[in-house]
Amino acid sequence: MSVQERKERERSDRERLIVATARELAEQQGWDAVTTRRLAERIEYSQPVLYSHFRGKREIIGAVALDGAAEMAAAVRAATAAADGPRTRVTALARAYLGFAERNPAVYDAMFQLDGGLTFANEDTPEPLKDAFAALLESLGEAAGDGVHPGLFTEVFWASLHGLATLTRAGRLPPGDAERRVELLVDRLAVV
Amino acid sequence: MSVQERKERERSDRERLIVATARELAEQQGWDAVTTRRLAERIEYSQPVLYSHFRGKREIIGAVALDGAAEMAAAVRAATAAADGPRTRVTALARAYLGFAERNPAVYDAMFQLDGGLTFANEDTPEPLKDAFAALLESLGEAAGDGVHPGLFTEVFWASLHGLATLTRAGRLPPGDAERRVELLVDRLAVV
DNA sequence: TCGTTTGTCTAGCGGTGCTAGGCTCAAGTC
DNA sequence: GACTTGAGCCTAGCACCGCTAGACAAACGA
Repeated sequence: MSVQERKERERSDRERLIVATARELAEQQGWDAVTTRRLAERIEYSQPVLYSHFRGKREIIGAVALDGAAEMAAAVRAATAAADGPRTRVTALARAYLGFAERNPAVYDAMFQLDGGLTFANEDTPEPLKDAFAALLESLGEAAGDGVHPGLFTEVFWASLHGLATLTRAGRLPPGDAERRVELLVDRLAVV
Repeated sequence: MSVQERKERERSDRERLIVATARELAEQQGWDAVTTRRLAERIEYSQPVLYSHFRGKREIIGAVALDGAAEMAAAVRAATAAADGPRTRVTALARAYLGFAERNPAVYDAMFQLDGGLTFANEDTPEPLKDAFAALLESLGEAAGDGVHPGLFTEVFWASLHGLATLTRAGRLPPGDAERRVELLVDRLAVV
């Protein structure tokens, strides 16, 4: 009995190691550098071991995305909890979101740019993703304004943040004015 | 002399064929299916011919992106020209932008999601890209509101549209409420 | 007519994600 | 304690990728 427990523990340890290593490698050298060979070498196992934990590379990306979603939810909640007043809260949320995307570009890609095989916006969406959206909704709902559905407002606000995050990081927007863009967005979108 | 002209003409015909075929293949089966082998087979030349026109696959994606930018600029201008009044114009622009992204997902990816080796937001940005941004600016500038720089406003509005386009298409947002999200965005962001 | 240049192709390199099949060794049985 | 079994892991290899060296044929200019 205890032997089996130990094995299961070791197995889940190794699974966490795979995900953490994939994330680390992606942040260091980009997702293109995360090949199954390199990943296997870093965890000091052979390639096929990866496939005993995950169906394929896509599922590994998905696992990194779920980790990231939980982390982002926590970051957003921490930032908004420290703010007093709805307006300050929305600004703090926007900065926290964009800050997370900037500090963890590979994780952000795993969540929203790459195909991690995850389903979104329906009932079998994984819990961490639903919770990340909930974290946004908690602070943005109060800024939706009269007659506007909080969920819909959160979607629009989120999409705007996502657009800023991706376009800025891809060099599509001049990097200097980032803060002014955030202020303009919050000014206009949020009713507070 | 005329022989050389004919050769140059044939060469640029073939280059257009490559770009058009890449685009077609990408729209039909996604960019993953656009391999140099398949592309070469479709244009009925061998692989190395591609490399006599383009430095590599990335440059082909870039060429598709430039085509797409010109097309999008035209679509946006056509939609806004048909609208009377600033408010109607902004709505028409938003619908035209999102419509283009929805109808040409592969081209949209080439422009904003994939690496086409293009530079953005500086002086050596290719003309079609600058012009596409200019097309947005033409109609959005008047909706910036007092004291807000039209370029900055256009960037924010564009980013929001981009976020809606990508998240919707990737299944990150429920597809049903697309129109309501557009209305909310225009309502809040545009000062008209 | 004879080099020379230009254009294209075949073949292949090092890499990718993924998997079939065999080996090793620990656990369970007599 | 010897034997069988099966889980766990690895080696080797598949088909494909982007890209390129070098051979070859056709068209050109002298």
